[in-house]
Amino acid sequence: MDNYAADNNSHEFNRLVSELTQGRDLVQQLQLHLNAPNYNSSSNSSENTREFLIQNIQSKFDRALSLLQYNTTGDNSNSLLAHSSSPAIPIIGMSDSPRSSEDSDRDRDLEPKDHHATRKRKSSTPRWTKQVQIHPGASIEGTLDDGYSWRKYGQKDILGAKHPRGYYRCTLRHVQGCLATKQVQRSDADPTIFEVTYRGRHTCNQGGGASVSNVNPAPPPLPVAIHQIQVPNIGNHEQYQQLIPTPHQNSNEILLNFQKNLSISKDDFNFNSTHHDHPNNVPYIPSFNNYPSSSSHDHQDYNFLTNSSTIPNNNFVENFPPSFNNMSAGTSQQNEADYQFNSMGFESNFPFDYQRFS
DNA sequence: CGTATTTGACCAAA
DNA sequence: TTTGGTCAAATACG
Repeated sequence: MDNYAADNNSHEFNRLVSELTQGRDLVQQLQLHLNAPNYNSSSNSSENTREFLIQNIQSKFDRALSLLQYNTTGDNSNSLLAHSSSPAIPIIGMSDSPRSSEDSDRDRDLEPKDHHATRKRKSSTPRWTKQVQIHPGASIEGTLDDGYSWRKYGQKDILGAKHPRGYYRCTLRHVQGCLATKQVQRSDADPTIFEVTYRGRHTCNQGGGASVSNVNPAPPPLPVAIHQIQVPNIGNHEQYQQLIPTPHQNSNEILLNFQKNLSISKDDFNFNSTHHDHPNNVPYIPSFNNYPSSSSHDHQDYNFLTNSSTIPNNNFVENFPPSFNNMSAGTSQQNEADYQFNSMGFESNFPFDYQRFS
């Protein structure tokens, strides 16, 4: 038995090393691309290449993390993950059971009182929070639009909070079994801040469109400024929070972590100089920016964002306005197209589902 | 008419 | 028992 376990562990270890090695190689490739003279020229081909590389890097690390988490049998307190030197990056790992947490909710209906099998631990689902600040008169739809389509399934008054908390799930949950959810709660102290807590990652194909042909290369215009602020830790040990103030720094940090760990020269990744070129628009990072990729809906989304630049302010003081989340994907027709995306070479579950605003 | 939201009820974790 | 999270019927919406 022990021999088998040892073999199994070494096999896992080899896989881990393999994933990390491939990730390192991909980083080097990315480095070459970033050093290329036409880096700033934003040609579509090189941009796509970079996206491709980054997504593959993400995938490699995701699998590596998955392996680590698997081996620690869910005990994060002792795992390598818990001691990871990059707490800023939300750790998104596949739990050993693909349908471990919320999924049992539906089973409960089928098995009314048989609760012996439901030993779910909600806290095992990766969670991370970001704060989104809106500007008065700005579109909340646009502000809280993170590129995924969500469907509201509940709202709850929270003890000690002035504002109710909204519960959202991925619109493709029942179509593709995507278990990603998010909670949106308005801050007590600052009503212009919404705290968005994401739970679970998207396994749907919504967000993978960066390398897909029909993706709209232009992000929807953002009339508002958004900050991602580090949230004071509420004390939930299982909760990961995004510390990254901007998307660009987000990707930068990841790459810089790469360079630290892989001893790649720092100058190779120094593209900070482009950061100040966006006085009005939030920088757009295609590789992490997972927009809904269904072509037939994109323009609808963007029109929605641009047309409804304002909403009545008192409309969202207590209740979020109807459809302040983007609901463009809505129908199930999107699904067929998404399955086509699935056949592209990419994993359907992207490693870091950094929720992007658009 | 189909889909999304609302909202009270239900359930499980704390 | 309390509270947060989810379900699902009713309702709203386009």
